[in-house]
Amino acid sequence: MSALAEVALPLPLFRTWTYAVPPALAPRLAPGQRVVVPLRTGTELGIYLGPGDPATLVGRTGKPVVPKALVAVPDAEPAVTGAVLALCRWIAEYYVVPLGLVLRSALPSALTGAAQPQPAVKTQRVVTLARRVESLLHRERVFARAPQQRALYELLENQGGRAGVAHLLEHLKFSPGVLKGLVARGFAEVTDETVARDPFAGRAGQNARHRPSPAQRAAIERMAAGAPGETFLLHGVTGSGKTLVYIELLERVVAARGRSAIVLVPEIALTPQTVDRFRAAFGDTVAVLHSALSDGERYDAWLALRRGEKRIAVGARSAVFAPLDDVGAIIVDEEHEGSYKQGESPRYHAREVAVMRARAAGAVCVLGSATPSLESWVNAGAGKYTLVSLPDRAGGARLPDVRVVDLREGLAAPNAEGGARAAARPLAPVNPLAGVLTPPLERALDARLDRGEQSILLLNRRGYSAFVQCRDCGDVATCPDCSISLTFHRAPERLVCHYCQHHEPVRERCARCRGQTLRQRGLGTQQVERLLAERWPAARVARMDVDTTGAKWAHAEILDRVGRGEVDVLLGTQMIAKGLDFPNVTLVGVIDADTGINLPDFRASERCFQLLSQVAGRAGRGPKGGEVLIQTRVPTHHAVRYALTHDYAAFVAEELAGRREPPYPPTVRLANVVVSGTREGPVAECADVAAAWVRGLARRMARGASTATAGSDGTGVVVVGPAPCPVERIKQRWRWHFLVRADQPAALTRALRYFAERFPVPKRDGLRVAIDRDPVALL
DNA sequence: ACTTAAACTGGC
DNA sequence: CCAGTTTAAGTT
Repeated sequence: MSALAEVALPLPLFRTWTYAVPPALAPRLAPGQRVVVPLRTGTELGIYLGPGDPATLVGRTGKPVVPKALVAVPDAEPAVTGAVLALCRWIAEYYVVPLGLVLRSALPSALTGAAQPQPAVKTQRVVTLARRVESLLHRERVFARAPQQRALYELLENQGGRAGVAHLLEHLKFSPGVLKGLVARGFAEVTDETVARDPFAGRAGQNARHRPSPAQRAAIERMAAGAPGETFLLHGVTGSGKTLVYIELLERVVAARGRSAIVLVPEIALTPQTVDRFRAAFGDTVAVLHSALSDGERYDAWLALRRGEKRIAVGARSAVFAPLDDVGAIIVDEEHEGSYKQGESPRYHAREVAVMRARAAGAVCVLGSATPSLESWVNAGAGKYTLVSLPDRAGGARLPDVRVVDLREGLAAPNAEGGARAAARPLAPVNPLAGVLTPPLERALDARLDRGEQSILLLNRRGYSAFVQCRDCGDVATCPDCSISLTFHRAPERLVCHYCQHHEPVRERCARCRGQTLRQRGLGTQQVERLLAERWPAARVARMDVDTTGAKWAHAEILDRVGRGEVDVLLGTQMIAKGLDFPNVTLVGVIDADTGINLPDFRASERCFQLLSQVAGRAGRGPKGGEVLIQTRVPTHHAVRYALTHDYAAFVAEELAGRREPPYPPTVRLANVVVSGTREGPVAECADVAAAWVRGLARRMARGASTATAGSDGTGVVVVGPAPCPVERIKQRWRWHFLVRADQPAALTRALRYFAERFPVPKRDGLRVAIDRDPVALL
């Protein structure tokens, strides 16, 4: 009888496989090693977990299964080290994902056999602007007869003067003739460029290292003296110098003691400034892991970390799997950011994984934010994390003055909607430009342009669902059972809750104040940009949102232009709210805070407060000070009110109270179960059956718990829904969802695991069920 | 996920 | 009645 091996395979199945170990391979096997195994007719790459259990070698009908033999052990060393393997096991268990899939995502694709062959040098045809037409008037003349050329010209300008030809033609649908015309007239040039695979390679690190302030020093000392596995919540207001604290801490914990470290940043393309500072401080020992690396480069970086040649990994969420020994510190910058949660399976939250890894490694973990997530705040309050605060801005700078512009006032202003027409129809669609540039914001912008200072204008996420808001009191219709905004539906015309499917007729008069109600939806950055251009033809406006570019690195370029003072007004969506540090920005304007507040999501207020606080933090970082204007119809909403006073604690207190009844995280644990498929009927039906199945399971668990253990483990599992997802259809698939909540995390784990392993998903109409535990957004 | 075998559909 | 298509079962 030869030895057996337990192997995890990258299949969507909650089980492992048992293979026979040929004697020749036995001495080379260690847990975490890659193994080549026979599967069906071919072979598959798996991860060796440990000795196999002969009891698993039984078929469904009870007849014995003869194990096949391992084919090869390709590496001398395990690809997955013990620490990462343990981490993957925890993720598989907690997030209810097959271990093999977790392991696959923890390794560079070069090691999973999924690597795409790539040419050594990639070239791309690129258009660059050759001649600028600065003033709008001049532009009108030059492009009078060529609107498409003008559109292309302006797009190029927005992209920092350059863009890929392929992207322009294929995605943005410009005709080749337009491009040719622009080139012929000398405004643009087309060149062949080698594609920069590593946008960070050429960036110079800024070496200006400041001296820590007393508050910073105290924070550093406290965390450097942290117990092994201690997690700190570093709550520092915007501009308080958290990055310097991270760097000094790594200096102590890592560089001085020869240990290694992981630094997680939300989205590396949007935080080039932060990454630059780590590179400047630690130079060659830093490996920057980012999405623009080729498979080969990513593997090189991985190897350098695995061999110990680099000791600090900086990157987005997957950097939490960095193959480092002796990790002494893990830093999660902007820990409240939703992008730490992976959207696809395995749906892990990198912040939580970081805490687990640090704990297991005996490392210090630092979660940093000006606006911590409610989860982390509550954990700090419960003593699980240690709270460390930086209450003041570094260098004596003051937080900016924040003022509200009440959109309910000044309805007669030029840009407000036409009152008479709107009054005639009870549910008038809002003029898309209404209230974009109120007189106070217009005056403030005007003053900045006069003085040569810079401004940032934030346009909240484009509303993808309409809601109904009172024009007078700002009240929005919400679901009585779920306390989230109801979504406006046409045909039949009614208001629907996207958690529980509660629905009611559209109110023409506000339930609270009898005022007139209006349908609301977000507006796009292009419209606002046009408005700005009309009002200030000479102003240099840069637009930044997901639509502006196919290449995400164009963002860094736009930001560089802002830094060089080549932009007067930066207009964009939430991505402009993150860690930017531009001293000459003295005005931040939020065009409409309400769209964010009223998304049908229980975290809408929290995200809105975070966004307002973060974007406000972009103002007044230099000696000139700064001012923030927030336009809203609900100035008394806690997300707005406490952003005005920079009062995080007060916001959290009120928001937490609201999460108790009906209960939402962090009061309870939550999972979102999404059923999707190609036809709507079967999707809805499957969601119904699945939700009922989990309800039945919850009942059985409650009974079992009360009789057997008398503990509370099985109690409190509640199912809400199903209902259509707020975004009903994505990529031609219909989507329904239901929520599962529980008081105890273990009860939720049990229920979800049982469901994932046993619920029979009908295999028709492309039906799929996805479980998202600790969802960051229910969209 | 992917492969294979069994169970249906529809044109004639 | 058979080919093409959908659904169910199984991977060690």
